[in-house]
Amino acid sequence: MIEFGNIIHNATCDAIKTLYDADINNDLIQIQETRQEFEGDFTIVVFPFLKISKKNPEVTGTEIGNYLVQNCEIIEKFNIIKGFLNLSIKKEHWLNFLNSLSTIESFGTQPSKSSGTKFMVEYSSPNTNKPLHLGHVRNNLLGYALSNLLEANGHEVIKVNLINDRGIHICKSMLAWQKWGKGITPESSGKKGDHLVGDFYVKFDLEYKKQIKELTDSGIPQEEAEKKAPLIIEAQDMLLKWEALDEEVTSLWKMMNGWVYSGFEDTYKKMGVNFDRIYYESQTYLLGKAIVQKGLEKGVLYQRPDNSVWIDLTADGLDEKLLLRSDGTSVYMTQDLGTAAQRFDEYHMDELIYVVGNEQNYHFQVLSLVMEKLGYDWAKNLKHMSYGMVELPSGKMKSREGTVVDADDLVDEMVKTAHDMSMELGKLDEYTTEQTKEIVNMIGMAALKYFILKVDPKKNMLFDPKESIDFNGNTGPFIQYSYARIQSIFRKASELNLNISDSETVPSEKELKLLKVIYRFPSVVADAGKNLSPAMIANYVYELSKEFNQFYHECPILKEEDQGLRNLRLHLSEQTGKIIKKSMNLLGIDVPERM
RNA sequence: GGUUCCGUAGCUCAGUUGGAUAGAGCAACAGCCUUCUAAGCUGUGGGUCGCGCGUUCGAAUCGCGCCGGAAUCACCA
Repeated sequence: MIEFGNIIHNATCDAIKTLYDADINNDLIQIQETRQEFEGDFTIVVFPFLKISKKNPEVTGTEIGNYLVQNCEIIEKFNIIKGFLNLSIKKEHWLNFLNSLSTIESFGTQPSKSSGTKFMVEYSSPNTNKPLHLGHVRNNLLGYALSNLLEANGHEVIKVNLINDRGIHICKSMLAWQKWGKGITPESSGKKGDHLVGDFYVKFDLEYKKQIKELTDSGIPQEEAEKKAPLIIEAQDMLLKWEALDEEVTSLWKMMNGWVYSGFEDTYKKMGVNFDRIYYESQTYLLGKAIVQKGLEKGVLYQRPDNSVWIDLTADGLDEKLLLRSDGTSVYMTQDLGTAAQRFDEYHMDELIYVVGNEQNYHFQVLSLVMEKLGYDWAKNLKHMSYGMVELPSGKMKSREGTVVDADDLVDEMVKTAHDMSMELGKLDEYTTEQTKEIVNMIGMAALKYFILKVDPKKNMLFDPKESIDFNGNTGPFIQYSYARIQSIFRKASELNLNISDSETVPSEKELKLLKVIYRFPSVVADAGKNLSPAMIANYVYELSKEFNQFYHECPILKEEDQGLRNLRLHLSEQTGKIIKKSMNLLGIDVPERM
């Protein structure tokens, strides 16, 4: 791998040593790509050297520039504007770079598990009482893309899902089914299991609200009515039976959860995400109590007169936090303490990343602080990848108000729109229904995935269904289109019996512009991995695609008569295609060979 | 009230160890299909980077203080 940046960096060190007899701090040497409007390829900022050279920026720049031209093999010439030393790399070295790409099997990414670092990424983590919605979509896409990104940086990654399969919420669905839906199954109703169970959850809520209203109408205060409604009492009763392993409740629970799982499985498959291991809360919710016990013995935690257990975090600017209820049962935090400890014991990973919405920022802040106070040395390796809410033009999504966007509906609608759009443009005329289906599916999913992944995770984002379906501009389909065009060129080239070989023709400015974007790929992957930001990849691949489209319009490829130039352009297109595909795959997005 | 996060063009968003004249897309307007895929390309207009002060040769980026918005601070998960 040719790295101009490193070469220039080292040469600059030598220059300063020779010219000013000074050893320079590494981070004082700033090398960046030269901006479009100036001549040159890389730019050294000379301001930081002025204290050493004791000369003005122009003189200092000139001295360093002269040194580099004489002593650094790859540099052809330089110019100085203000305090910026712009260096031009000899064209033949750019050519070498391009030629080297075909022999590097994994340009931009690190070989699998080469870093020796192991990550566990927990994402998705749904409840089993209702289908997945738009918020889960952002979670799933981020979690999956993040895992790919870590792998591309050479880390080992274990993807896990913690399914919240127990609790009062699922009892509500179960109860509603018992009362108003006995006998109805996904098969009999033709409904996806998770949707069916979700319907009963909604039904419960509806009837529950009716009961509350009846009670408040008869003069009972709202708060009391919410607790005394017969339905909620029955649901709580059912939860107790579940915890007592009541046979009837357990088998109902197993059946209905089974429906939900097959529904989820379906949605995950459509979204193209997967897991290496699935945890069920019903099997982990008792974990953590032993840890709390130990914490009590150590004096890190304390017990109140009513027997509830707490930790005082006020010294760290947080509050007091409950870890065990007065009746001895555990809370969410307790479980998370237990599961984290269990996972580190079992997998010995270096980091555990939770992909969870930003409404739980406080929870994870507390989690790692508690772990630290309890003396676990891996506490600092618990990371929370926090993402913002997805808002709709009409406001926030609220399941109660029916303003949620269902994940399955959304996927179907994106694919349908892709289909309509493609037909209208006459893009699919020559394909079989099977091929059409496959292509249209890829396009619809790309539109959805890219729309969500291009936004910085930590920001709240606005999801406008209309705009998300737009396939022009900065969208997934546009990037796919660029790729499909490249493939089209190759099909034509092979019909013409044109083989791509190493290039010998010196690239002009137009080819160089594209080549420079390609050059950046490895550093983008590394930065994105460091910052846990799939969005950095998304924005890069858009830039590359856009650059290619301009190139495509400005530079004839197959029609170019000069054989060397034609080969160079083909070669460039080939590498561009590879990187687009690789980038999109990191995001979990497929690219079609034609569209 | 405490803590955390956000504020960049009419709208949606990039801009990451502080660097040159802050960039895209959408929307608007004007062009380009006998030419490798027009889901494309070119051009025009559009900005007090929330506000102020500070650090610096240099600030959208760092610090402090305001203003505006979001989340959270449960014996819920």
